Amino acid sequence: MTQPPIARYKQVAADLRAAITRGDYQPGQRIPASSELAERYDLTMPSVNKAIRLLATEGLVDIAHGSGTTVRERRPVISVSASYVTKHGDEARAQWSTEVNRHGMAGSQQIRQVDTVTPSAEVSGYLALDDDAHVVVRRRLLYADSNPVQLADSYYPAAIAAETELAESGRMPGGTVAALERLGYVLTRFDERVEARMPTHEEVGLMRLQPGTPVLRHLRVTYAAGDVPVEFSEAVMNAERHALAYQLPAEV
Amino acid sequence: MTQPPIARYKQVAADLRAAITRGDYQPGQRIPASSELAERYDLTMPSVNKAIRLLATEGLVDIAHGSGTTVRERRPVISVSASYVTKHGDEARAQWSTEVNRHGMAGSQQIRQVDTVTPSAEVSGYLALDDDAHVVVRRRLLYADSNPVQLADSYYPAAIAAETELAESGRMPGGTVAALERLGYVLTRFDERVEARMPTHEEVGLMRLQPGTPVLRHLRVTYAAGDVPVEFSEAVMNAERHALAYQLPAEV
DNA sequence: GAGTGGTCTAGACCACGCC
DNA sequence: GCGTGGTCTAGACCACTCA
Repeated sequence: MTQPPIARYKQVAADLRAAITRGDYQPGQRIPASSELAERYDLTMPSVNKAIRLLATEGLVDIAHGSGTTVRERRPVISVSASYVTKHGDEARAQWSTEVNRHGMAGSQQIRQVDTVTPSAEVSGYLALDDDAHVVVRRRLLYADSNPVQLADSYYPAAIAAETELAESGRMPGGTVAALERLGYVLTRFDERVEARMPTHEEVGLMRLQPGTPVLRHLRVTYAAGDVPVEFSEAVMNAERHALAYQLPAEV
Repeated sequence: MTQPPIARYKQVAADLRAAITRGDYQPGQRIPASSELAERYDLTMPSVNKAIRLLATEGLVDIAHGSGTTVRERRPVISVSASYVTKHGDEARAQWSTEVNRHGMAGSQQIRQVDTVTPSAEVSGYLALDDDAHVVVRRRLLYADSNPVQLADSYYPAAIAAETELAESGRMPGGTVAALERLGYVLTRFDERVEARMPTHEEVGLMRLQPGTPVLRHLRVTYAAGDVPVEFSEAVMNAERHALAYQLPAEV
């Protein structure tokens, strides 16, 4: 109730945050209208708005223009597992539809781009390419039940993928891992890296991300016999809909 | 330049975002003062402020009250690797100071709590405990060069850890993994899970997180011979300062 | 159409950081 | 002290949603 030390809209935000955390407002339930909150706290609407927007950027509420503001619901999480470590059958490989089916949803994908391009420095570095080398890029948008939830881009050295099915804009039976094996590459190891960040403006649009939703960024370099990098892939996922799972043996 | 269709402050945000992405304003560099932007775009300061706050929640800029607003710099990233998979010597285990040193920083930790408590349902579930079982919890705050960057909480079934060094509030020589082995447990596998989300208000305070900074959440269940869960750990990390690395053999 | 959130102004005053 | 961002009001008008 201090006046200047702490902004009043922050007090309102704190009150609402506590109420939500306490469970006074359940997920999916509406919080009071801004006009009502304005009256209750003796503030003007723009100030109350500020409080509510703050909670939205914290991922606590969803603001829907003409309808009200609701406590954000935890949507089903797709647990993507590094299954290629333990199993090896074709159907055990990390296939999008398989992963999504396991969670009772329908997986689908839209191939956004298949092209031969000059790689960025990052891609070039991960694939250990010469400066003048080109890559085949495959960009996909993955859906769970008609919701776009993941951007998956894969890169292959042109020396490996040009003129192969990897450079064609069709689906890959068995996934790209199978395609690489059909080309005679024996995969030996995967180097993975997981990061998180706020989405770019473009990613917000493509995956229809709400404010206050971060993305998981999953990078992977696939090596074939002789320690040759044959694929670099980057997946950017709606972090509210994804988790990554690893089963690691303690071993040796 | 359309008036009502797109909010003017969003236009300003878009302009600045493009300028930053283009590199017109370099990381660490100041963007024009709100007063100047207000004049340039013929808007009032509160509106310009809204644009700048939007960029802050996107993680693009840092707002410093009395000084200006600067383009956010990428801080050094601590790459935490699941090294226990491939190596096994004591010094190869995932030790905080070792990880941080590798990136040219000094690692330290503050032990926040060591206690025997009734576990949450989540912890109880991961450790496969009975309803009335207790756990020893160890809560730490990890620092990189005096910056608090990670919260690391570990839980052990009281049946395993009570009356042992794990229940004492001192440091563990060789880490808790070594402590478990000293207790006679042979570790067999790790189940890990990686998620990302916006930080709670408490986490913002403890790790001094800027607006627009998500956290990585890393969960791990450690199993000993007989598939007995002996440790559950939860690490919440400043996502701007961390990446998780995995080296996975293709195998079998 | 009633109700909800969104945007904006004009002007005021406050608070922080740095020189 | 100057310049920077922060907060707030009073009032206005707009835009979206749902009945």
